[in-house]
Amino acid sequence: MNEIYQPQTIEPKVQQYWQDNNSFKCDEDVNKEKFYCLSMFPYPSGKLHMGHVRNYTIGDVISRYQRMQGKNVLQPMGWDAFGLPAENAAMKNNVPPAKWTFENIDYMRSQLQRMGFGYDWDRELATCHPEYYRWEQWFFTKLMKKGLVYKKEAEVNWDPVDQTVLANEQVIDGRGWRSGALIERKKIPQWFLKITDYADQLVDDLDQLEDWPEQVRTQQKNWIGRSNGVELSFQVDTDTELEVFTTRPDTLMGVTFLAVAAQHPLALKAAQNNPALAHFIDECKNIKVAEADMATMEKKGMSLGFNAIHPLTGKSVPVWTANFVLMDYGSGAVMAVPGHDQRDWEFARKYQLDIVQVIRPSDPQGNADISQQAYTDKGTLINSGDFNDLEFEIAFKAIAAELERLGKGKTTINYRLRDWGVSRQRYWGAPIPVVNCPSCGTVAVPEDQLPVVLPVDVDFDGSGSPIKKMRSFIETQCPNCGMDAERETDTFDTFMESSWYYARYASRGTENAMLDPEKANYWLPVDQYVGGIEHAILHLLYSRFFHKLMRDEGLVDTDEPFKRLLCQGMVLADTYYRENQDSSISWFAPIDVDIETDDKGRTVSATHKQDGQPVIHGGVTKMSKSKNNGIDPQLMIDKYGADTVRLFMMFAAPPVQSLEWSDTAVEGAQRFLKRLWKLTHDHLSLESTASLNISELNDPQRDFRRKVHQTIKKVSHDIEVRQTFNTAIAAVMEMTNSISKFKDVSNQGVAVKREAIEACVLLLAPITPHIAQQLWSELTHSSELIDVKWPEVDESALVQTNVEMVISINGKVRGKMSVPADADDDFVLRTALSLENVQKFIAEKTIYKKIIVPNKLVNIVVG
RNA sequence: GCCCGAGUGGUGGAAUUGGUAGACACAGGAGACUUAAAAUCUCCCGAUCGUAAGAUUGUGCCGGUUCAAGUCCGGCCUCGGGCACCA
Repeated sequence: MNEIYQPQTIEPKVQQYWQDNNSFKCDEDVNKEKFYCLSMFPYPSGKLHMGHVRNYTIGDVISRYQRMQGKNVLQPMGWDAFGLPAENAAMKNNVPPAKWTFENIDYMRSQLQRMGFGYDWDRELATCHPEYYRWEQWFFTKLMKKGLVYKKEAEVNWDPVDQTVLANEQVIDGRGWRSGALIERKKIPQWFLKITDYADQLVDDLDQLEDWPEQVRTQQKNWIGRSNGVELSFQVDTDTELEVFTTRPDTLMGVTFLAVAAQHPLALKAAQNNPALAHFIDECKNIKVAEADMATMEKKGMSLGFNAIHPLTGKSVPVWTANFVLMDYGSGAVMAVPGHDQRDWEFARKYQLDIVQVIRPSDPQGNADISQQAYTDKGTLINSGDFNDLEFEIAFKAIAAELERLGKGKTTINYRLRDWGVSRQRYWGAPIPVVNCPSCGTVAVPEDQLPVVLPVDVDFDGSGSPIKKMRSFIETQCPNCGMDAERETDTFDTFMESSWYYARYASRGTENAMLDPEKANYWLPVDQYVGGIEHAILHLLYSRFFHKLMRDEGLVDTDEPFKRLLCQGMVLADTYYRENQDSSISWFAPIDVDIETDDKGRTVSATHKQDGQPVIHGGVTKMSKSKNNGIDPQLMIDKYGADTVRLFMMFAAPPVQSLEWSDTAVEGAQRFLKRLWKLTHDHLSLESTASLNISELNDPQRDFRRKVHQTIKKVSHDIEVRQTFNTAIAAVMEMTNSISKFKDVSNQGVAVKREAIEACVLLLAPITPHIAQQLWSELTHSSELIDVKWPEVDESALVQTNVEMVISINGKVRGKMSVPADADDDFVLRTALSLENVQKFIAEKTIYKKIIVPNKLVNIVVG
């Protein structure tokens, strides 16, 4: 055995072995328990970033651990290959998106292999391949037939100069990123999937997802936002009614005005002979279609100049238009109760509209002064005629019943969730498989004409999607009547591809169908899904929706796609910058910065390596291009090897928390691996062959062995149950520290030490598989570690005859003692009270209470 | 603005069910080895007081519950993620 740990020699050798032996290829095997471990597939942006490395290390650790538990493990990998960055790269570097994407995939695949991730590469897929997206197109046409797809007008960010639709991220301070023109909201026809038809299931089935983080379930629930309320109408004139929805019908008597969206037909009609109103409506167009922008803008409105009739009182209430009312939500109109809604209150104050109190606190001591702010709590009705003195629940029902009796409203369930708009006016995506025929209207492309292939040989000039001008793509015949017709040139939202890829992986080699249900149902659901918390809502909700759609199509037989979910935190790094003379900021890569520290290790100054001039430390933030603080994983692999990078990533923080990159901590991880290597080397040089005989062990040997089995127990629990890989590694480090200190070279001493070292290697195998493989073959002369059984806890080794207990007085620790594990309370108390330091604190005081927590602690309360 | 999280030594973090705050590391300090450096090994390492034993204090801030609170409850502050066309 080589005395020096050389990752750059070991790792490629071990990886080559895995590749030559197809070690991670797997097949359906009904005789074995399956485990499907999936990490969110990457967008092929060019090269791996640290977020990928963290994500995939977590997935690989779980996969390898489960394999050592004897399970049939599937761990696939692929590429979320459609998306905006490919188009941006095309414009910037004048390279076709397809070429750019495939080159990136090739490079990133080699990086993943160099990290030693155990993927079944036979199942690799890229979503930009027609063989993949044809099934998405096929599925879409199925959904069309089922009536789950519809077309309607929806607003987009429109760049009037470039004459193109912009993504939210392409709008900066209200202007197009390339043209600098003020963007406008514009309505265009778009395709929608009826996710709201599944809203109830998507909420209710969250209860099945016990192994999902609570916060993700809560976020999804809030996102769907199911609420009970009342839909009611206000008469505007003889043939016009204004529909609104409210969750607070109890406040109906407090309505002092109505507000409609700027794009609402009533507002547009009123604007026809009101230039000021027309101008206001026009102004409302100049805002991004992002909810955050809508919510933080200044709330403005204008009277439409007419009134509506309150359905119960018959009184007139003015109708306004307001920029915060969204046309896409519900009916595009709201009833305003300024007394009991803060936004309405502020609006009423601003425009001198009436504020009426109709709710008082149910507790007579309570205070509700609506002169300073709205009173938004539920309470008891006042100023509400027949409904006075009713509590919320009763008032809700009574008012709803009265509205129903009058034919003016009904109780209903409303959702915050909106239908999923899947049209994108972009090139690099899957074409929407629809033909527009002058006589038949929109017609789905029939199965035998799929896929509608996206032309890859395109002229990309940046002014919108090239296929929108490509006659050869657009011109076609109607599948229905054979007349000349035009293809849809919009493509799918890329969330469509990522909503079912997990199922496609599980159906290897299926060429004539979306899925082979027999194969897919063997593997599904995914047992462990790992990915970034930024996907907590959209991707995970759409995937859950798609799974239910596939279930209802008979393709899968489960309700949910992902049994257990782990959301990993972000990877952060230091940032360094300088302010330029024109007050712009230049960011410097951490790798180009030298740090100086004081004698306590605090950073006192940082200078740029090239020019030696100072730079300012800008704190620790998410690794990003804009702050230039990304650390290239490739450099780290080249310098330290994959095992060190993997170990550092898993040790520096628990997976769900953010992780700060630290060069010195990476070196620390490498130091540990070197120590482990040396420990094994030194042990093997003893050349003792004695086998372990547990009954012959002396006390120190038993104590040492207890530590070993405590560690096996803890590491197993930490990896499998808690998924806190950092504490698992800490436990192994503790054990190696114990091994180093254990100098017993007797036969049984060496034997018990050997058991410990082998346990160390096995416990680390999922995290640092290359060094573990090498050490294992040195220790046991057998080659394949990946299928070796995970070590088992010898419960008899854990038995302890004496335990240490803490004695505290009034909650403060005053002493420690060792007592027999089975000692009774009386003995424990007598021993505790006999301690000198304890005596000191209870002298001349009365003992009020004695609390004993078995085998842990004694608390004595004195006064 | 709305929804969801997180705040613990110089730093990353540990404390798993309310029961010893700071495991395991990083950085730093002292020493050993070395011509020297690197590497490696040993010891120290929250703050204040004390030679020490030990005492006091300490988990973002204010208050509460409890024999006992980093952990539970109420109210704040700060930072981060998401907000439907980034993926």
